[in-house]
Amino acid sequence: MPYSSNLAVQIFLDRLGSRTKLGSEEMDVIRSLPGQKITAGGDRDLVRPGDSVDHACLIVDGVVGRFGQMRDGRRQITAFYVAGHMANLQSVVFPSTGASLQALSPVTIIRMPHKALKAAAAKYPALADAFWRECAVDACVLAQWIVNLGRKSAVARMAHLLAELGLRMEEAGLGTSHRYRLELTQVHLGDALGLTSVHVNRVFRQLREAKVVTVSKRVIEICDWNALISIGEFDRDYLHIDTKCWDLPSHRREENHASSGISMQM
Amino acid sequence: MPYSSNLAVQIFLDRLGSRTKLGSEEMDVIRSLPGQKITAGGDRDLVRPGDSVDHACLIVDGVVGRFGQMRDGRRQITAFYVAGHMANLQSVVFPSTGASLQALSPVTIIRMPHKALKAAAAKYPALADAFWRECAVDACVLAQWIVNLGRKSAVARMAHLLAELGLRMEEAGLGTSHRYRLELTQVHLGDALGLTSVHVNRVFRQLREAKVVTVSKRVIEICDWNALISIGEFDRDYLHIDTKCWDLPSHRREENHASSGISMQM
DNA sequence: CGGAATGTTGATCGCGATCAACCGAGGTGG
DNA sequence: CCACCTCGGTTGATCGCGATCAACATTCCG
Repeated sequence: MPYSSNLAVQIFLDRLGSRTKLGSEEMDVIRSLPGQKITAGGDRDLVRPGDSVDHACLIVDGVVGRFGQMRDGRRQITAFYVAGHMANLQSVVFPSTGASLQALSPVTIIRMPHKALKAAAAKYPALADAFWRECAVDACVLAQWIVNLGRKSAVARMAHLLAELGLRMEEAGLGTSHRYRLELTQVHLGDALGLTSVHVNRVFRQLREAKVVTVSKRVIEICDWNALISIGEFDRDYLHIDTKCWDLPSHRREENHASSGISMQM
Repeated sequence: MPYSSNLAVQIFLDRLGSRTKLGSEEMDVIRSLPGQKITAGGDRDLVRPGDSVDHACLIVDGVVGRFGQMRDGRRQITAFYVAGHMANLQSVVFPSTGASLQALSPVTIIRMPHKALKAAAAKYPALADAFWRECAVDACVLAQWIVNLGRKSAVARMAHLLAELGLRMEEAGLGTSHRYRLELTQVHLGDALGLTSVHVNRVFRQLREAKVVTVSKRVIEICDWNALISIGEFDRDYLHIDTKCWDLPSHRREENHASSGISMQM
């Protein structure tokens, strides 16, 4: 497999390994997973709503969005995926997941057969754990998105998104959290933030005038990170970057519960 | 374990078994999982933000909410759990998940140690599959919630929620999808819908005047189900009730992709 | 060079927030 | 038993954020 693909696999492996203790044998299994490399132009469907798939998509380059769609054609992006992310790992256990995927910029992806991923998970329990855990992190991000959409103003949502994307781009080796190139239009951002593209534009203006963020030619530059995370009420914990899931001390809280009006019986 | 607990475990088992092929041995393992029964009053924290837990919560009775919280104290409910749901199954692989859980009505739950669930998953791959799949369904619901919050009007959101809760209550054996008792206040509903309780009230009025739904003393009665799902753009597929995940024909779509501008290479 | 996609700005509108008052049911204590 | 209080629900008046409509600028690309 060519260099860029190896890199994407390595980032994916790093993500898995940062949370789950993997042996060198297990890492080799991931590295030698079979896959078919595919390129697609922007705004091209990768998985259509209702499709049943037999492969998961590892992003090598570009941005992929997970969509929900309304009758009238309006869309809501529910997740962004960049290099090193497995966009629909959950499809391994759920081929008919309603989610649809679309390339938001020209993308390169590797389609990895469920069969191979399942076999890997079956043979190595640590990998099964890692995959499950990866899906759990995805769910955490979705839950945070719900909080943003339900309770935050337009600027706060934007600030939160820019901070999140910064950390993810950095993780993917595509810049730093303070400065990265984002191959998305304002329409795309609006679809993610639940806003119109017009308002996205006005929010950018606000952030620019507050000297928090500057944007030019798709390059996001965050001038005042502290202001950004304050505006967006951003707390990076939910991304679980480098949250180790082994050798954790188990925090028992029975005493607390007992003292807070919860009664127990066997 | 007393009858009500057995019932909840059975509903949980049905949920697992409806999607994953389980042998009788595996079912017995689930049925004999250890657990500590707990009751708690309404508006009582079960898992506080930042807590690290060593058990998952199976709901026996009442309604539990998963929360996100803002600095100023405003909250967003990201998920509802009723009888037969494992509220934080993902905590088995992710003890420090940022999610917090709260009893929204007086509840009874069973706390099942991660240790036992992990052991079951390790010994029976079908159970590992089933657990992972359960989390994937949860994520589907979260994604749908994002679409609702991002793109739908207040009435549409409410209609969608009432339809979803109807199906879930029916699944839990707590009424029918058209008529069920919902132990939530309008404040709770507002926290879930991203609305104020005042507006929740007005939305109920709208739905009542349109002769779609009537509410009295916490009992929801849906007079016109078709109108409800039309208003809410509700499509039950995303709940994956009875979506079998075995013996599925694999739908290959290479031809489609090739004809839609996606190029492949090995 | 010409046309389409994307970004920018202004004017106006409407949904849902906010503030405020009041009602009714339960629960509690005198 | 009733006075009082609290919590949840109901309704009205007003406000403001972000949608919508419209026009134009700019960039990208064939």
